[in-house]
Amino acid sequence: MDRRQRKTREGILNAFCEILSKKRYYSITVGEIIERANVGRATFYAHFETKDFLLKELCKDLFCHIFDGTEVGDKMHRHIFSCEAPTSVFLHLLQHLQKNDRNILSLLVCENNEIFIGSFKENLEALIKTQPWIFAKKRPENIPESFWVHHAVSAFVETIRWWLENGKKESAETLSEYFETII
Amino acid sequence: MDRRQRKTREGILNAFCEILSKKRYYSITVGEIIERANVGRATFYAHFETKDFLLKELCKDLFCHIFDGTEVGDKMHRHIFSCEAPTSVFLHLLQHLQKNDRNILSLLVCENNEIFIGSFKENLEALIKTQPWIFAKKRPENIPESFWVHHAVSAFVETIRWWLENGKKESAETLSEYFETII
DNA sequence: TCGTTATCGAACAACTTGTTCAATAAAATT
DNA sequence: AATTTTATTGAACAAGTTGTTCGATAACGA
Repeated sequence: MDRRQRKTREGILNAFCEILSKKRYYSITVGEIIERANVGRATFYAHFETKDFLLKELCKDLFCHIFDGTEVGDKMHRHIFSCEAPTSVFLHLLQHLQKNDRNILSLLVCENNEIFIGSFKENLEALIKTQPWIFAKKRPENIPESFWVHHAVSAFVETIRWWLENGKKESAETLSEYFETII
Repeated sequence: MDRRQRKTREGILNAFCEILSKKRYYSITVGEIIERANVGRATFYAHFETKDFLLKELCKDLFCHIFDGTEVGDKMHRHIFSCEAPTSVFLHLLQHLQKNDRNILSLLVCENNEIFIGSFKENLEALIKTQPWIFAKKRPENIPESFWVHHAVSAFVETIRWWLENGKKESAETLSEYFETII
């Protein structure tokens, strides 16, 4: 990929993130993005089909770092499990989200961001399906698998959302306990 | 209120509901609404400040029927409790939602409808706060009240959403059981 | 150095929003 | 029934947005 292309792409993504931390997704215009990124209008559309595609690309960038795995020997080694053994997956994921420089967490609380939340849920659901024991340990037998996955993922997202809406008063550990209690 | 006003208002709300059952909220334009409702552009804006306000009014109309109470003697008598004793509040609410003519349920599954979901949660949270025993019976002591309320409401909404996304295969009773199991 | 390719910027059509205003029709008042 | 009041209409409007086009320019890679 051309250096110019990389520069432009990064510039747009960064500008987008900065604006995203201050404004709701739906009120952001392409005009604002290209102004902050200092790129021409035609250039933006040469990189991203629409604003929605821009957000999708951003999600891909963000989550592939956290969720994606690398082939190690004969088995999949997911980054999410490559650190020290986590006491709980929730805590581990939350810490990853906190570490990230770009304001991921603010995206989660943003009222109407079905693209981001959809992407997050997709990744989390995929994770649960390949590593069923994470949340499924306590799954009751009388409810279907897909319902349980949906519930676990939703509860995860909503726990963080509650935390953000209430001013992030609790520590990640406390929040993790809450999550483990209700799940 | 003038009969003309009522007619116009109802016409707009109905047209809005019809379109809402076929398209995503954010892709609907005022032009479409007034065309289907057969009212002038100026008339629309005489009734509703913006499209968002229109949706808020719709939510008010929908939920006040289900959630609002009437003063009976010295105590509040909420419509939600005026029918035969419900086996579970979830089941009861779901049946109310199903009964409704306007496509309320499709609004719930619509990806990015924070106004509707916000309104729904608001009402449900208010209900839980005045009738804490509904969901709070099993609330663990180590988690805060507000977290529990948030969780219960979210689980409620997400249960219905899962159901809608999976083609409404389960009966309301079965779904209610699922909900009671996870909560 | 030279061909390739990305970016620029300006202009463009199509669409959306929310407002204005005079003309008209329907309601309320007397 | 006549008159006043009020709602609706339709058209036009400015301002903003989206996504496209195109020739000129600059940066890249070989």
